[in-house]
This record gives sequence, structure tokens and C-alpha cells, in this order.
Amino acid sequence: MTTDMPPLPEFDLYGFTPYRLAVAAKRTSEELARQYRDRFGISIPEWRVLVHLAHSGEVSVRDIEARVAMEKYEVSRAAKRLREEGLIERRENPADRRLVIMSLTPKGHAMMADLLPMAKAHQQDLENRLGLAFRKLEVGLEALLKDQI
Amino acid sequence: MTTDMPPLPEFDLYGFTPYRLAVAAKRTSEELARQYRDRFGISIPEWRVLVHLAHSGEVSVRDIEARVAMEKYEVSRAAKRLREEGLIERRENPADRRLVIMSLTPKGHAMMADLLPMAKAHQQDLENRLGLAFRKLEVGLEALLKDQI
DNA sequence: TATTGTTATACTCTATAACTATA
DNA sequence: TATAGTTATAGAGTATAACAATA
Repeated sequence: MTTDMPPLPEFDLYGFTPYRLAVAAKRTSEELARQYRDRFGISIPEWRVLVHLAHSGEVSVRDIEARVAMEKYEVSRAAKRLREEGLIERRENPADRRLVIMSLTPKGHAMMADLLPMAKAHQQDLENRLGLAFRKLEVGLEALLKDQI
Repeated sequence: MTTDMPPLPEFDLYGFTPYRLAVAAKRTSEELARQYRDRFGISIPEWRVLVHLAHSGEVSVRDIEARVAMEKYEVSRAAKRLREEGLIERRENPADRRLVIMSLTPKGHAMMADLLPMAKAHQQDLENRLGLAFRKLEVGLEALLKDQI
């Protein structure tokens, strides 16, 4: 029903940055999540933990929580599943027995040896497809993430 | 446990574009979702439907589904809640009685008259905070969204 | 037979906070 | 008393598909 109220201001949802970011992130993540799940049987939280372990060697839950945009409970649950799959192992930190030390098992190491080159190829493919726009996207995201917006 | 396997390739999660997009979108959406909820009592799906109605006047579920990155059931559920709040109304399309015609009520119109300027101000604030990086982000997102990556 | 829209259902993700163990 | 980590639980969000009404 058309009202006789004053017209609303113009607003372009497609030009609204939070909307664009949400759509872009959803598409990108879904594509990747499908690959991780189908090929390796892991979720995105599990992938983040594995990457951090591949990079940092031996870390605690707290280390990951602080660096990988995950809550403590998420890290803990992801780690539990990864242990059940035999991809990571855990032992006590003798210096502070509240802390755990997590690391890749040989099986986890082998999987990451397959997985990481694929992720690098995916990133490279993205860069190729976006061409010059890729560097601009990076600069924009850098500013957004740095300013805690 | 350090293994004697060949070292894994370097991989920087913080430089991985899907990760950065996910973190950026999450932060941006959460901030906004809180504002919509606290000030207007609506969710993001409801907000998307309202914006589309404010812009397009009278539309069907199908119209919104096609244009606002939402599934049919999401639109339908959001519309139901908005009707219950008295923000939108609905009637049958006489030309095709399977279609509904949704439009803002005066109450919904009044709310959007408050809400849209706030969204515009938020967008403007984002642009100001990002400065030169804003246009680069836009170019990057444009390329990403256009190429269906 | 196909399309629009709604809804039941199940599933997953996310968040809170209670809990154990240790410092 | 504070911190690390785990887990129970609840809530929100998401997806599938079955359904009624209409074309």
C-alpha cells in the first residue's frame, strides 16, 4: 500500500559495505569449507587449529585462542575432534600443568603436507582471478582489520 | 613432539584472504547486528527485507530472494516476524494468487525513516575511517562479487 | 507438472557459564 | 583468588524437504 508519507532516503543495499563483506565472506568460506570437508573431513575451526600447529609447532589452547580469532571453547572442541582423528596429540606442560602442549602427529603432519599446498594454490588462484583488484582488496582489508572496525 | 619428517611449506593464515574476509565480515556484522537489535529489535534478515521494501515498494518473496542473498525460507520467516511486529503488511496479487505483495506499513515506514539515515551514517563513518583504503576495498569486493568467486 | 510461499524438522554453529585442576 | 582447559546446556542460525495453493 503506497502511503502518503514523505519519501524515504535512497539507500543502496548492494553498495553497503557490511552487506558486501558478508556476502563475499559467505561465498568464499562455503566453497572452501566444502573442499576441506570432502577431501579431508575437517571443519573450518579444525583447519585453523591445524594451520596454527603446522606453523608454530607446539602450542597451548590459549596460544591459538589469542591468535586465530577463535574462542577458547571452539579451540578446545576442535582439538578434541582432531585428537579423536589421530591428527594431533597432546601432553602436559611440565612447567605449568594447567597448560597443554599440542602438536601434529605424523598422520596430521602428512595431511598438512597435502593440505597446505592446496590452500596456497587456492590463494594463488584467487590472486590471479582478481588481478589488479587483489592488491586493492588486501589494502582495504588490512585497514579494516587493523582499525578494529 | 618434533618429528623428523620433511618440513611443511610456510603458510601464513593471517595473509589468507578467505580468513581475512571471514574475520572482517564477522566483526562488521556483529557490531551492526547489535545496533539493529538494541535500537529497533530486528535481526539482519529482517533488516535486509525492510531495506528492500523501502527501496522497491511492493515486492514478493521471490523478488527479495533473488536480490538480497537470502533463501526463500529465510525471507518467509523474516516477513512473518515483521508482520507480527506490524512493520509490513501483505496482500494477494490478483493477477497471480500464488504471489504475495509485501509493503511497509506506516509504522514500518516510520521506522525506516529513522533507520536508513543511521545506516547511511554508519557507511559514511566507515568510509571516513578507512580513508584512501576504502575505495580500494570497494574495488576488491566488486571484483570478488562480480566473478562469483 | 511447475511455481510460490509456508512450515516441520533436523542439524550445526555459537555463546554462556559451570566445573575441574592447577597455580 | 586467578588462570587453563573442558564440557553441559541452551539458543540462534541454517538447510532440507514436505506441503497446500495456484498456475
